[in-house]
Amino acid sequence: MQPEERQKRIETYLQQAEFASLEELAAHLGVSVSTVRRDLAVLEGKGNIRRTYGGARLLNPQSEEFIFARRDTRQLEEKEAIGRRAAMLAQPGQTLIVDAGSTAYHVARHLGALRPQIITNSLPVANLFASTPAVELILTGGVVYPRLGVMLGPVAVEALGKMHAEVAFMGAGGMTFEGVTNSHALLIEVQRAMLRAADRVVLCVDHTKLGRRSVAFLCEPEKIDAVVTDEAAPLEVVEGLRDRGIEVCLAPLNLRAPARRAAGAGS
Amino acid sequence: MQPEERQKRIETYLQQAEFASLEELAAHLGVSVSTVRRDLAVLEGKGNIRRTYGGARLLNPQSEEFIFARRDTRQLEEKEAIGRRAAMLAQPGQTLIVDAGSTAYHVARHLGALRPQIITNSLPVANLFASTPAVELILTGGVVYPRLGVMLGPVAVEALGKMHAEVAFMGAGGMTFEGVTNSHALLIEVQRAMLRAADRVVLCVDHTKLGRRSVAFLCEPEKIDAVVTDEAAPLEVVEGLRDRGIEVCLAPLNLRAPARRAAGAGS
DNA sequence: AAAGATTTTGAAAGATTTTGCAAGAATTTG
DNA sequence: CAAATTCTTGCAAAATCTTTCAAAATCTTT
Repeated sequence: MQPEERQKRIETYLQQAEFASLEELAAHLGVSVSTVRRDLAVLEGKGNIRRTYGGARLLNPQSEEFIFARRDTRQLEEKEAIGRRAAMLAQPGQTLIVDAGSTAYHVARHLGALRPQIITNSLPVANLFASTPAVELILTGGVVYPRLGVMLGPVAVEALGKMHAEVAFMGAGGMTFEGVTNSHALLIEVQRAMLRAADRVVLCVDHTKLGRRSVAFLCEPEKIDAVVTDEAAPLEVVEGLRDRGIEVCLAPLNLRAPARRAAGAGS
Repeated sequence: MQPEERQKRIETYLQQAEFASLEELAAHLGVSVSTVRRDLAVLEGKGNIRRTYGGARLLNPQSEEFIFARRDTRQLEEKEAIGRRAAMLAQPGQTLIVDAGSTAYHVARHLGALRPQIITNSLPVANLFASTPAVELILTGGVVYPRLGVMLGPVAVEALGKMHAEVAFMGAGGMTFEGVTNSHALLIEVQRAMLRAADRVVLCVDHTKLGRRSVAFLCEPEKIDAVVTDEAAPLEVVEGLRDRGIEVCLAPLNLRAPARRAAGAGS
């Protein structure tokens, strides 16, 4: 095998494994440890990889995407269903705000076909559309909160202050009859700006968030125009919200086999 | 079979395989290894293919996210070297602006160790640091230009107007003694905002940009504090810039030794 | 169409690079 | 501090590259 091909394969392997020992790589590639050592020296020189004692590590892990995109599989099916349902509330060609957070991300995944204009403070959502010319993508800017890829702070707030959208798809840490709450004050600031910028606010929360309260207060329930949640939502909450004039959509959960596939090892 | 047909077939084959050994190609085409070698030399000269030890590799892998990451493989080594050199002009912990574009991207790749605060309008740069808590990342926001992942427009300009940085690492489409130029008016607006926001401006351009002019005028050469380019830069340009008080850094190209060729081997 | 000139092809010899191994230096761990 | 592991360096063998040359193929000229 050729040196460059081998090096490429090492990179590919590391993108899956994050760490790898020398012997692991040598066995995977069918060459000696010395050769792997030399290849790693080259790759480190190019800056993609960091050698560690006994192995190597990926330096700019492209695969270690944002936390929720990979790791936060909690209520994944619910969020997927909610995303699909919520996207139906938007019309083709509209200007839409998409909040940061995993639930709103799943909404975004279903918006592409509408050829919308999308305003977001979420880096994962941005990456979703960055290569899609059919979607006009506008970012709020701001300080990026490391692992979540959320843009926060005054830059984001001021940018949203000058924008206007027809619908905002928002997430939250919790919702009760007393109000909508979230986990961080900086998030709240940006979300308030989103509320002001949008004609219509759609809150997307899975059923575990209903009846729960998070640390920081965002707004009264009346500020929300529609709530999209999943079928497992407690009935009294759903009816209570409807009594307050809030439209509630229950996303159907098709309870088929969970189809959780095991992580495939390298070939 | 005709030579050109053979070469075309080699390209086709490589587009499927990405890598191929000499013997693999020789067998596939039904010719000797020597002939394949010669064909690869021609194809490499045309710039579509890269010869490796034992075979050849496709130069434009289609797996990359943003366009510059694949299109600009031509001056890739230069840009890599420039990036490494330019990063030395920053001090640990400083606030740095990183422009969009491939050259500035390569600078960014070398900035992580400085634990800097990074301001950028480039989505690829943002992704580079989004998962790195050691780097404080600030995005300008703005309309995202589809394939390049650049944030543009008034949102970006206004955000930069309220920021301040110690060093700005900028790219450009061309630079002459008359001024720095770039390819698009919207880019220029944002770059002007960067110039205003930074104490010190470092222009990172490979040697093909020196002496070339692009469509839109950005600024006079005097606005630039330092130029980082590669060793292949024309001497008279380098000296002309230095005469104007601009610091010029030449990044060393550690290309493989040109393998002292006897006369007559030119292609 | 035939003879000569030019180009292309395939193969071999020498130079260069890469690979795997081993010994000594450096680092980590208990 | 000592043992174990890992890293670096130097070297010979193997593989690959470049150069060179003669035969085959193609083109040009008459």
